[in-house]
Amino acid sequence: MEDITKERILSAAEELFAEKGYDAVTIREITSKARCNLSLVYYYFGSKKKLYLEVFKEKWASRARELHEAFFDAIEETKPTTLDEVIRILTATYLERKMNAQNLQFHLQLIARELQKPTEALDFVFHEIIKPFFARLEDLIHPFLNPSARKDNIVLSLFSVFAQIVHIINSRHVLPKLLERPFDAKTKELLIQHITTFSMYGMNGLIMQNSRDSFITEGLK
Amino acid sequence: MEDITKERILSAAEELFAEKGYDAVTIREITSKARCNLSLVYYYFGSKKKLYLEVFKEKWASRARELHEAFFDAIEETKPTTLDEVIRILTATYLERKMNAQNLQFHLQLIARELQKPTEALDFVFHEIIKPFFARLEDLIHPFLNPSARKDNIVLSLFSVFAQIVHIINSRHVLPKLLERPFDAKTKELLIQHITTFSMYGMNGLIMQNSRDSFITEGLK
DNA sequence: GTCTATAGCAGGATAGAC
DNA sequence: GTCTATCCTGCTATAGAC
Repeated sequence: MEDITKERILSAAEELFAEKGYDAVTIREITSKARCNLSLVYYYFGSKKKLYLEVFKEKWASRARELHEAFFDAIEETKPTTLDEVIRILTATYLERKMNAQNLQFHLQLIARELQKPTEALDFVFHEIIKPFFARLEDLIHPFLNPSARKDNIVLSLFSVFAQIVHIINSRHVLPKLLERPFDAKTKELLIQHITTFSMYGMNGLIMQNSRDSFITEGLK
Repeated sequence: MEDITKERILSAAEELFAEKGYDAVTIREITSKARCNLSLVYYYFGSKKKLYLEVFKEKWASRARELHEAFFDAIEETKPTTLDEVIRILTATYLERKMNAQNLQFHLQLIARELQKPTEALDFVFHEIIKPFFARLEDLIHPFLNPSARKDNIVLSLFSVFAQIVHIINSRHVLPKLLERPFDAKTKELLIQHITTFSMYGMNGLIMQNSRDSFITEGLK
């Protein structure tokens, strides 16, 4: 073995940190899952904290870039003409899986935990990934909006979309009980459909409201 | 001291578990914050796990009932005639503070963590509190809706509202950076206003839509 | 009910052989 | 690069005095 081991440690760590959180995971657990010796974490990364950070720099960041690529590619390809389509593509990027479904889940779980109780990792991720992505998203969306839309409206609407996406992942154990149906593919399809429709109307309504003479009437009426 | 100590332990535990999660908190930390001896946790609760459970049974459940009371009282008082008003009251119950703002924050943080990685506590909380509350909410909302609204639409719309509420609390450290303004009272007002408006249009649109084409999977055009 | 003292052990980290 | 062996801190938990 050489550097494959390092990769195996990172993958095991990502999964365990995502599922249980930093403190609930032991290095013994990680190396056992990665089928290697405990001390290799220290050889490759120096400490548990540094391994955790590296999960974000190596795994999380690159997955995020993949997702953003996929999103902007889909935009390029479909050349949406209404806000509705943009929101649909955004939601689908995060909930339909071109990417492996489980990896996408870990990805969202990890960031959810960082938001809840930020560490150095969030600092890195926010400046390197999230902030630039939001800037691009704002630029993308702006032309679709009536000029009266304020930056606040855009950012908060995006916030609402991501809130729903993250909450689906976070509450995936309870959701089936609330909906009284299993969390299968069909249910997931329903959830995607719901977020898209709900957010589209929400965003359109919001922006129409703070402008009387809207020309974005496509979504409603 | 007598039973006041027990209460102090519960309060300290609630705050720390909410902020850091079960594994990151030590009993030493809890008892130090509660200004009492470490062994009293074992005297009163038996173990760390049992203390955690008791936080939900004693603190979380009663706070939830308070909130639900406050919500249904406000409904009684204002006698809303449109869906918009109901949603506004729901959002305001969870984000404006009649209740101490910090306690409300702990309340939401605690349940967010339980959703993420459920324990025995969620089982209790779901059956005793959440499920009955959702049932009452559905009954309340149903008359305001167009008869074509399905149970799924209602549950998912409520889900979207709570998603946004919880996400505001969870990402409160990052939100100011995204909005480029401090997380002060004025910003909080803006957030409440946003969730209310966004959700109101989202929910109305959603229900109008499926009254139009009678099944949701058909999508939009 | 509250305290002291301590058992018992898990988990992060390091030294050093191969 | 990978492994064994071990250190040591800090944790949950208990026994027992007051």
